[in-house]
Amino acid sequence: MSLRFALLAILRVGPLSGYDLQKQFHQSVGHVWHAPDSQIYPELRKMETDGLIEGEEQTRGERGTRRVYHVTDAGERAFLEWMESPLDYQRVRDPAHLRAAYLESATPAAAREFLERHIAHWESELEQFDGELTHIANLSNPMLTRRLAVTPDEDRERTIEFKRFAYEGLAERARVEIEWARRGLELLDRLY
Amino acid sequence: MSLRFALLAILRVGPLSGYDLQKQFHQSVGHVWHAPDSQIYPELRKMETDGLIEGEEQTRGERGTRRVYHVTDAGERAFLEWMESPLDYQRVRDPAHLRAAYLESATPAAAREFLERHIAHWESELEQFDGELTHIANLSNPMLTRRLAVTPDEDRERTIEFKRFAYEGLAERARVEIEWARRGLELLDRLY
DNA sequence: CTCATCATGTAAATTGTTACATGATTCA
DNA sequence: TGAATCATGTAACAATTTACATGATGAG
Repeated sequence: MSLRFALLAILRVGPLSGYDLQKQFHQSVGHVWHAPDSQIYPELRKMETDGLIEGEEQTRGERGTRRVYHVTDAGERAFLEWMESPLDYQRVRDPAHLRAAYLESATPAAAREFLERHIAHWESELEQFDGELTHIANLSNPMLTRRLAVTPDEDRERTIEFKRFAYEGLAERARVEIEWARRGLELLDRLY
Repeated sequence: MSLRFALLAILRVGPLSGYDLQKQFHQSVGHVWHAPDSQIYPELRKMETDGLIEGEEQTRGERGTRRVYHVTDAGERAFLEWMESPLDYQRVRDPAHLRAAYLESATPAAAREFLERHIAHWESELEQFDGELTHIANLSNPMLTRRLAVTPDEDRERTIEFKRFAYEGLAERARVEIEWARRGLELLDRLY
């Protein structure tokens, strides 16, 4: 259900074609809400039938077309309402901690590999988050600058600070996962 | 896909009826892999047709029945294979950080409430994890003691330590979420 | 005899994943 | 002219959520 709000968050900055949206998506909100193209295009169509966005068919070259979407008033309202509404927390479903709890059933080699992969996974996430934080600090994030361009002066600091806040939370989470898995490796050394 | 391995993890300790399993589940693995009863019962049936477990119909009182499941050799192998296999990380889908990134679009009151709820949510999770850690330390967790009863001596320490390790990771994650949201509240104070 | 808890689901809808499919345009 | 990238999906399946449904047993 959050997918549409993730999409609205991007579209609210300005009209975009499905393709451009999808690209912006993967570089920005996609960090907190992944969705493949095959989910984005149909969702845009559904949002259109629900009246949250409107699409305009544009020609491109001789025969090509693309559909450029913009947020309607109803879409804007829906987004703001979502921002005011209590967030529903979905229940935990954490394969890594599930496996960690039963690591005595794995061979030491598999246990070690699991932890090393965990570290690698979160290091790569951390790299992305830190990259985003740099872009935010430099105002070199394209979505953020586009957003700031349409933001009243008194909201600019807030816009930047909340984005930084969100990514700092993600980066810290990544660091904690890495430290945890490192402790796991030490534990392995002790136990075998 | 991890659900069946979460269920296997419990059943491997010893035979259980669907109902007992479901109860044990919510008190143990359920902390890392939530599933409602309406998913557990059908999944058990599917696991049975896949040959991972076998169920025996037992009478209960006059007319009542219950189905007691145990893990087959194939189920045991499947679990161990899963433990050896690389874990596939599903992509992030994090509504809280998604919302945090756009908090400038919420009213200050809603932003504050969002963060306070976030703290409350993770404090309650933390309480559960800390409770589990106490049970692990005291060996007063029923699933763990049942498991230890069927565990060879040389594996007992590992069994305990990995369980502790898993729950410490969860607890730390909860603490990080709480600290993050607290910083968010301070940020709100600064910005408005 | 009534209430908690034992016991087991079905049905419908939504969401998400994976794999495949197709054609246009632009730039080197 | 061939590769990159623009552009938009469909189809099939798997997983998850939500809501509903039903009856038995045991303890007080």
